[in-house]
Amino acid sequence: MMTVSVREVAEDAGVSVGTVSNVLNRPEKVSPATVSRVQASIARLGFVRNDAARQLRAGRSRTIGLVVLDIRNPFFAEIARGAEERADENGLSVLVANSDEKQQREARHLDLFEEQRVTGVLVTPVSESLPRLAQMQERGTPIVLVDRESHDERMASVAVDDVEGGRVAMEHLLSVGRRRIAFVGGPVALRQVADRLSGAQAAAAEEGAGVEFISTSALTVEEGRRAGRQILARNRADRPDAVFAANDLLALGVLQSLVMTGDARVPEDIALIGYDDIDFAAAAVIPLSSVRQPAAPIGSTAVELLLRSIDDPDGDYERNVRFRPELIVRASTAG
Amino acid sequence: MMTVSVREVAEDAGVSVGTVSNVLNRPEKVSPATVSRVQASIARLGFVRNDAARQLRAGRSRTIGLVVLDIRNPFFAEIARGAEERADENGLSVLVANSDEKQQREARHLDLFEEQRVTGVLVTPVSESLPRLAQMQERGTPIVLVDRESHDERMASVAVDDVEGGRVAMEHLLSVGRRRIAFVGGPVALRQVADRLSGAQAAAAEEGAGVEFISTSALTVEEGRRAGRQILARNRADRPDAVFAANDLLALGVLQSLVMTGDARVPEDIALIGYDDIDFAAAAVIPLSSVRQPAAPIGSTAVELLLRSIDDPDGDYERNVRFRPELIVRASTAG
DNA sequence: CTGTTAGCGCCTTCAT
DNA sequence: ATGAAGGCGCTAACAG
Repeated sequence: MMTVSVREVAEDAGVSVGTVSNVLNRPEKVSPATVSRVQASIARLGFVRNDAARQLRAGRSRTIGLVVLDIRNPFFAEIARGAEERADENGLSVLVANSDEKQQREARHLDLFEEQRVTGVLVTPVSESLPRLAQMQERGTPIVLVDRESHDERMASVAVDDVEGGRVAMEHLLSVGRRRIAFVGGPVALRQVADRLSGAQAAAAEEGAGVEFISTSALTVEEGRRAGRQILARNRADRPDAVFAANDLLALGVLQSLVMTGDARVPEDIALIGYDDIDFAAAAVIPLSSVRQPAAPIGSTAVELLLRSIDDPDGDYERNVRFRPELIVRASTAG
Repeated sequence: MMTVSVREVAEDAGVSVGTVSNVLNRPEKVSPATVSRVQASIARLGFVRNDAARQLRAGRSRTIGLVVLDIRNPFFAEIARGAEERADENGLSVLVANSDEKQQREARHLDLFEEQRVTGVLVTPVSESLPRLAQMQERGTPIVLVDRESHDERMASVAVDDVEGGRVAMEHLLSVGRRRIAFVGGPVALRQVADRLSGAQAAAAEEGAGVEFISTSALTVEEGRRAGRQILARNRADRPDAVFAANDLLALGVLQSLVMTGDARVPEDIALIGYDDIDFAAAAVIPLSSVRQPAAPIGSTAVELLLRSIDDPDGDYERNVRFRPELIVRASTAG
């Protein structure tokens, strides 16, 4: 495989490399006849611009890196969609990398994006990678935290108040008469999990109720099933009468366990609420109550903030956008 | 923001750039004392290797590009997971780009990956982009088709026989006594859709049954809901007694329409089967029958083939891997 | 073991 | 409107 460069194209077309470059980037500066001759050569030789070389000169790529916690979570897929939409309008491409909730993978991907000198990085960090991210930003790669508040005016973020969301979910469970409530989630190192839990605890405390913590190792359907089985393994009397799952994947897993065995009815024996309100929540065996986060807007807003932080680094605008969570009540907590 | 290069690091550490490069790439060739001195400088200055420059020399990046039809489809998310897993073992990163079933977006992403000189591209093409892909491959970017057969010994592919899958689904519907069967899917330009439909039609023909084609503009839950509403808008007598949806997202959408209105029972009035067997299929209101494709293995096998095609371009191994679809029967078609 | 140097392919002045 | 030349940051080959 021959690697065709601008030189070959120039030779083939009988012009100089400068002219080829102009045809590529500013065709209006070149006579039409020359343009078409060069384009013909490009096509004939199958020339493909080398982005590395281009970037090396330009300094930055036309790419936005998005690092998500779990690519299989529809919530993040939807964020990606929102981000793409907005990036596309600006001629930027979004490349998605999956940390799979693993610190090490996240680090690798961040390194990669930084080394690639991407236009910017949108990231839902696994845990306390904030210092590392702050560093990246200082070195020139703008960062926007996604689904995570920054608490630092200098780092942009798009978040939903998870403490509030946890509170809302818990208040709802209390309002339908539940008192022995379990929170299923983890790892708590994930800020989302910690915040939702603490919101829930605060709300429970106000009613004199407690919250049992059932820990999971990841926010997946599989782990939800495990938690469900764990609950079913107990005596009926020891089971919670409601479960608040840290996200919908967990909730759907729990639901599958409970319903499949038929040993506990939802919501009669155990009410269940999730978080995120992914599309599949509404379509579940027992339609799932949830706390909705506006995923697509979160993604597009993140890109928006990124672009602003580049075009107008010192502008006076809100860098920490916060959406409000919204309670969605369905059959899994009805009655 | 100062862009720190190897030169600065070299100066700071009092060594030459060659030594810095060696510390970076072959530390064993450098004395321990020098290594740690250089590393200290790297840390102090916040040096980040410029991947563009590195690639410019190396020729290729350590990245695999994955272009999926729909990032919100858990089937593709799972493929991405499988691919990552395998890539990770080889020190490669998978970057996911979403074509959203749009020809133009796909083209943009393919261009980007080619310009970036990625190690290779895994792609589920929107439609007949095969010539374009063949070209890419000839120019030196290895391609592996995903969820799509190549029919060309020179281009690798990992696919599941969709004609067979369509047949299997249809035979199942026939076997539970259905005769007025509708296929919900589209656009037919998607090979997956066309193949599943033709398999279904063939199986139906053998039983003297026909297949009504209800077309959708995309393989999404939303479009499925639309198709469901369309079915409900008819007189009961004109409705099909079974629906085969081209994928699970559509099927879940159809299911939501049917169940939410309560105007048609599943499976009594209308049996329903989907395709892919995503995790959420089993958790649906009425657990969804489906045709399973082994998503994660498809992804990891694709990476596997890619690596082989690079390490052993002329080796004698099967470049067109084909998995078998597997019928999964659940309540949505039971009885 | 360390230093020097020649490009990788492109873009962008600066001349012509 | 076109051409010539320097350099982006890095690595590998070669010298020392």
